[in-house]
Amino acid sequence: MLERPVSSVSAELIAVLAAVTAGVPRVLTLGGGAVLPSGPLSPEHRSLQAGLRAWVERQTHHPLGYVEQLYTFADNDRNAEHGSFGRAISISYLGLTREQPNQQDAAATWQDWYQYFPWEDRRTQEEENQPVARALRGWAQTAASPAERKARRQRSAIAFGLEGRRWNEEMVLQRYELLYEAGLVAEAARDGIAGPSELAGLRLGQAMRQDHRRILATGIARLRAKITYRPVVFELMPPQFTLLDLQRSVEALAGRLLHKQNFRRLVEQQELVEETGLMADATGGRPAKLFRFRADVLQERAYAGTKPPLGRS
Amino acid sequence: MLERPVSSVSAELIAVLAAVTAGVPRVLTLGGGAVLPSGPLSPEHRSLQAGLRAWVERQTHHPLGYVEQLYTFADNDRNAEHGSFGRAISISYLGLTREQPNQQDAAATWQDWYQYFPWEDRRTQEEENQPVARALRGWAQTAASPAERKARRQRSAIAFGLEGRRWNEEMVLQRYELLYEAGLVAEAARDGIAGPSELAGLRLGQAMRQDHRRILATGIARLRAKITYRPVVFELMPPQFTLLDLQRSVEALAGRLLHKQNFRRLVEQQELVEETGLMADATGGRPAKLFRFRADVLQERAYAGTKPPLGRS
DNA sequence: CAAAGATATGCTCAGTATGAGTATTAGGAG
DNA sequence: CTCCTAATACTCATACTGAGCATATCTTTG
Repeated sequence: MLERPVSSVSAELIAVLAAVTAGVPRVLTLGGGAVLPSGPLSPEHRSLQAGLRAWVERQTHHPLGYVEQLYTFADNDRNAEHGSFGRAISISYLGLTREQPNQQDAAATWQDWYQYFPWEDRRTQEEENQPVARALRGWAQTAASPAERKARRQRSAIAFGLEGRRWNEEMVLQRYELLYEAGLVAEAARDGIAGPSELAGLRLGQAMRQDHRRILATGIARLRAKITYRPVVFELMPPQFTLLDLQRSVEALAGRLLHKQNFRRLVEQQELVEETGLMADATGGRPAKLFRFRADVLQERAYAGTKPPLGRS
Repeated sequence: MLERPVSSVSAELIAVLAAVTAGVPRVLTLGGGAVLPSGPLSPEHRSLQAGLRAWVERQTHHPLGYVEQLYTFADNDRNAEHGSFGRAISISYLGLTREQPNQQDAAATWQDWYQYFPWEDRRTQEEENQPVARALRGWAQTAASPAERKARRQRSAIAFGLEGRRWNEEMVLQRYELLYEAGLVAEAARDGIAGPSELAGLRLGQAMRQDHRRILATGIARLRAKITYRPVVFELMPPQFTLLDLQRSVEALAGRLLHKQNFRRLVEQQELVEETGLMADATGGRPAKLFRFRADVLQERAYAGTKPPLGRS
């Protein structure tokens, strides 16, 4: 148990750093939007998180606030860029911040994350995405056996809310994986996975290098799940905001619109925010009160970890 | 970005393998209960999961069913057993199974997991755990500043549901971390963290080597969270069972008792199970119907990943 | 200045989930 | 036949959710 051979691997830290600016959810990238900030774990890093912070701050000059671990990948067929010295492990993190005005580093750019996942933004049209649905049907048709055809149709329907099912906004990763498997995203072609020939030209969303788009999908999925049961939005908000600002940010993350009155009821009954006494300079209608997050609640909830932030009082 | 020095580390795979037998939640261990199954990731493993399966099956001869990744740790001060060759990374997984009758390997033993976390089992007494509460108060008293005293009291209260707060069964990791910090578990003493001197003899629960107990706490916390929003219990159940069997298993995991009538209402309205037509051989009262899980629902929910398993229909 | 347009904010209502309790049924043990 | 135990069936109050109506307070426009 204790004495055993140790084979060495290389470990890489990858950050999905998210912000919401003017109702647009954005992710910090390098290489013109092709890769996420990342770098190898090295001995001088005191911890995984410390290493991540060092890399992000070095590569992007952007400070890191709230951070949580996402997932650890070993490279697989999709991503065989390692040499013969061994295997590469990627430890990914999700970070939440606000965009800083003083972006000194032009190499680091914020990108609307829906440019990578256009099918994930249903704020403008709620209905089912026709091109994607059609492409998935085409993929299902090309299956070898009837059983496999049925399985593909069912998976498509569950993931994309087709055939009368509800759209589940947290299934970001499943949807991306399905499109990859169906050969409908550029990474699939790159990795030698062909889609249905009649759809060979289809390249849904903007591609990223290696499997960074998959990691981004994992981050979005985690964030969407988390905002429903933990007050994490506040990491993304300025010190003061109107309730509509807050709602727009949540909607941007969730990719769908919310009922305004119910949203404010929810926020207020949870006692997450308090009035600042100031009003927003009106942008069109009745001026809105400015709110801030209540420090004490945040502190407790930050520590409480998982449980009852929404839900019973 | 692409050309960079790679420092190598060693990567270890660790399994928290859980089962519930006769209302007792158990974890598969080696070394007489002192360590979790684990082994280094090696080049022949096709993936992290494949490596984990290989190690567990080699060390324990127990097949692995459902598996999900838990967390990745880099070793820190707590656990400085690595040599000078570099850093060690531990990638932990949670697995769910049923205990196999044919245990060929005596080195692998199933342990009641509450022997490591006695304070987590509140099925017999709901009230607050007096010795622990007293010890934590003692720890809070020894803080240097009044502010720190208050912070310690508050954290204790939140984590352990003291001072009229609700017990949150998902905060397993926070509770363990708090006891560690307070010097109330053996690992703390081993790592040179002293608790309040008047409680120097207190060693809550059975210790494990390295930080395996912390990993176990992470696994229990994840499982407790998961059963509330995903039907994962079925991985732990035999093919047929009564509703009370099912309830006892959930209670075992959650560490608290549930209202029987409401539990069956919940299970039935979710349409998770169906009658087999058979009856259990009564053990005391009216005989109970035997149920099985519905295959179709399980298949869909398995794929659905996170979302609406309990909750609205 | 009055009306129109745009939000903010307040309130109602039905459907449903949840926690807790009462009542009835069907076996075994004595 | 009666008691004991557990299974199963209902009831009820409360809380949360989704949806919509109504009113208030600004700005813009004629």
